[in-house]
Amino acid sequence: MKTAIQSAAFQFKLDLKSGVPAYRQIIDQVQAGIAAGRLASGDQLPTVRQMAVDLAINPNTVLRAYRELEIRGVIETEQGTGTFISGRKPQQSQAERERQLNQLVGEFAARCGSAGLALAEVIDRLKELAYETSRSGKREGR
Amino acid sequence: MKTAIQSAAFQFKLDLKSGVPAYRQIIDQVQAGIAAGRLASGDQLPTVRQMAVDLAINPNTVLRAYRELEIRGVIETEQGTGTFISGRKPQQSQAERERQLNQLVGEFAARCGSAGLALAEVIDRLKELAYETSRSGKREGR
Amino acid sequence: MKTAIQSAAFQFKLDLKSGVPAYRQIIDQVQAGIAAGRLASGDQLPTVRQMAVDLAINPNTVLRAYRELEIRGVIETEQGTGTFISGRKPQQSQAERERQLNQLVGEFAARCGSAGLALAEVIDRLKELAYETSRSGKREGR
Amino acid sequence: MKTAIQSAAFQFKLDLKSGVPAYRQIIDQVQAGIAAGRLASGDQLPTVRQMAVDLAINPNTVLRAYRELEIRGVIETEQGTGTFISGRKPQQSQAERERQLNQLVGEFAARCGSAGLALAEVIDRLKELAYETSRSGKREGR
DNA sequence: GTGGTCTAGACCACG
DNA sequence: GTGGTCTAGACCACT
Repeated sequence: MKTAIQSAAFQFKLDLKSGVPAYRQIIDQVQAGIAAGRLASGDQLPTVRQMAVDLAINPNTVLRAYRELEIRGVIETEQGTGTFISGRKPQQSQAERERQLNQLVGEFAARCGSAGLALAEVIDRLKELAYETSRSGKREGR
Repeated sequence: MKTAIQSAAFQFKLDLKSGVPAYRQIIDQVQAGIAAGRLASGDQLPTVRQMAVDLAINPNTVLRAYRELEIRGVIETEQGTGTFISGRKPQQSQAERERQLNQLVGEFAARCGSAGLALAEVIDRLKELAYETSRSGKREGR
Repeated sequence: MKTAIQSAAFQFKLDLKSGVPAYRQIIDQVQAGIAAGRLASGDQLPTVRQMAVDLAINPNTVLRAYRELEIRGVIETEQGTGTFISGRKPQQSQAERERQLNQLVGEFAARCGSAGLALAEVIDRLKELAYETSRSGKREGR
Repeated sequence: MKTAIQSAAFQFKLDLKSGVPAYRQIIDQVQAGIAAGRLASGDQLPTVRQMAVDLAINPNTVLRAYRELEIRGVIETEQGTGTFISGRKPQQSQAERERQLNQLVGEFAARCGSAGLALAEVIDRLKELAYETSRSGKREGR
């Protein structure tokens, strides 16, 4: 038996004026949700049609985002059932992880700097992203 | 006192995989540079051809960015001389700034997610960085 | 200066009655071409529009195949220029390679058997695939 | 001499990622089994429910395959008893066989390509396999 | 009802 | 001219 949509707490939003393709914004938000812990292995994503309605875009655009996430192994799709966060955890060496973290953070800080954004405000925004809805209910294992 | 070519210190960078059009990234960086005080009235921008070489893109793309900036009154072009930051304070709109912040943060969070990094640890690392930077007390040239 | 289409020797074909999606047949044929050595790093693929005309399908279908190949790192796409076989060579350990070869071949043989196909005829077909056009001109390095 | 349930030895397998619809794969395997002599007139096929469980698919999908086979006269269904290979020799058409060969070989070549294996070495390995098999001189039960 | 494939066609970004 | 994004809508495969 399936329970109601657990990911109801997760809200997708589009900024159509940003120049960033809609499908890419969806991909980013799913991956950001995973990083923030708001989406975890087994969680169901909104159906293609539902998200299309929510975001007022064409279902094909949602489909495309989901397909790309599936190719990358981020989500899994079950015909006629729905779309779920995949169980895969890459699990790399601690050293490698550390290296990657520094690489990402360093590059990001540089970019913020060149955009005239203070790290302080950027960190605040990230915190919001991370903790905003982190206390929402989750589906276990699957 | 400012010299004519001081903006040589200003480095443009593109992320071609971000989904943000190249011309848009150039516009953003010019405006951010002005907002941050790294570009001021009268500073010369790289020539179209130079920037095209630097960024490994087509000169037409640079041209388009410059044209749009000129329309907005941010820069001024002098035939046979070069392109310069205009006298007007363009005052990058708050909305524009907000857009850019969300864009940067969202994309960054997505990368963290796909790298299997939790936002929590990333934020910690950023805080360290911010603290270190603030203790050194000034911005280094770049 | 670009020379004529080097991959002219490579012929794509679709079997629309097979039940296998067109986009997947394209993907398969590109990958098979690489395995057969008929497509090598740097070779240009037909343009999206050209292949669409050749195969009498919609350009979007070709686009989709190319996009998926790009996500997988098999090809690289240059805006306004064309689509090329990527330079990446996975390069794994010899032991791993051997294991994988046996795995693939074993599974394939089993499937042929259960389809009532003799290995002899299957091998013949594979040889045709492999040597058919292997003496066609190639573009160097890129 | 044939017993009623001898087809228990016949194993069906699905490749859900191949893009070939599940029902089609079942049809193909039944017809191939007949062509190969592993399924003969009067042999009983697994019940719809049993096959659905074995292949982890929906019973409706099996049903659809059986229905189509029955329409073609390949099998016969007896209410309350089971499903059996019909008396008629369906004679899988040459075209049909050709299609399946191309399908299998093409897909296999694609996998080899994406695994970075050259067809040449794969063919060698297959030849070895074929030789070994032919020396043992008979097909082992399976 | 859920996801998957495909088409036809508009408009954008880039060379 | 090249590839890229998106829409609207038809039809298929599967639960």
